[in-house]
Amino acid sequence: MAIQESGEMYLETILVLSKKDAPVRSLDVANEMGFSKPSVSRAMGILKTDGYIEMDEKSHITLTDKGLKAAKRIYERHILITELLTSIGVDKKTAEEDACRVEHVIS
Amino acid sequence: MAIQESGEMYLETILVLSKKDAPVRSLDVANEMGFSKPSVSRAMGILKTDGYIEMDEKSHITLTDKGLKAAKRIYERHILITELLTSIGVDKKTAEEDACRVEHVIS
DNA sequence: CAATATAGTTAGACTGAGCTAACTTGTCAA
DNA sequence: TTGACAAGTTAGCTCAGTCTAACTATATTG
Repeated sequence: MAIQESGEMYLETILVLSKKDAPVRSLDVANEMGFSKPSVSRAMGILKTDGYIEMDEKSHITLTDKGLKAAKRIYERHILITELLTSIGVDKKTAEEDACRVEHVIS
Repeated sequence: MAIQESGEMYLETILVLSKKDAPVRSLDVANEMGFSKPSVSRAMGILKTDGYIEMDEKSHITLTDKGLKAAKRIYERHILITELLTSIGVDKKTAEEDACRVEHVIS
């Protein structure tokens, strides 16, 4: 199953959270994204099945090579798009928000 | 009900088709967008209920003021994004395709 | 006039992605 | 040790937007 837009979003969030050095849990992802625990739980199940993440016995989430690669790809687009938008005069906050959505649909 | 992304796409397609002077029918929209007849039929029902389009006794589709306004807004974005993308070196075909998707998620 | 082709609609199914409610499990503190 | 809280999961719901199959209605044409 190819990765969906929502899957990319989860991976990117995990990447961002994992930079903050504390272990990443489902609940952290839920808080960050504003989704319910079950939604994240289900999404993690899919990402795990598809080999994008792993979870240890404490339910701490880590990206696999595959997952990291996908997450970085999206994250770099995010940066790129934000820069592009601010460069044409879009304010920082809006650029940030738009980038979140645009990053998934660009070739 | 606020207009959805798919609704915007239908309106834009109707606008484009209506420039070709023949009356616009559901089937034309279906062909243009690559969707099935029932999908378009359902979508037209929603757009009609929400006051974006009208259909005469021959099922010919016309945009209302409200629909025209929405369609133009999206269409202008489309042009803008295509130009922006080509200006940074994206090839015409890709820019066209990306614009279709980006136009709906930009503020 | 009847048969066929074209256009549209209705009914019903499926998928992705969210939700709430309720259950399980594990940890810690009184 | 037991009770309570925190985290995660399971079950089942909803909604948007697609699909196919089958029906209806209209128009053409032999």
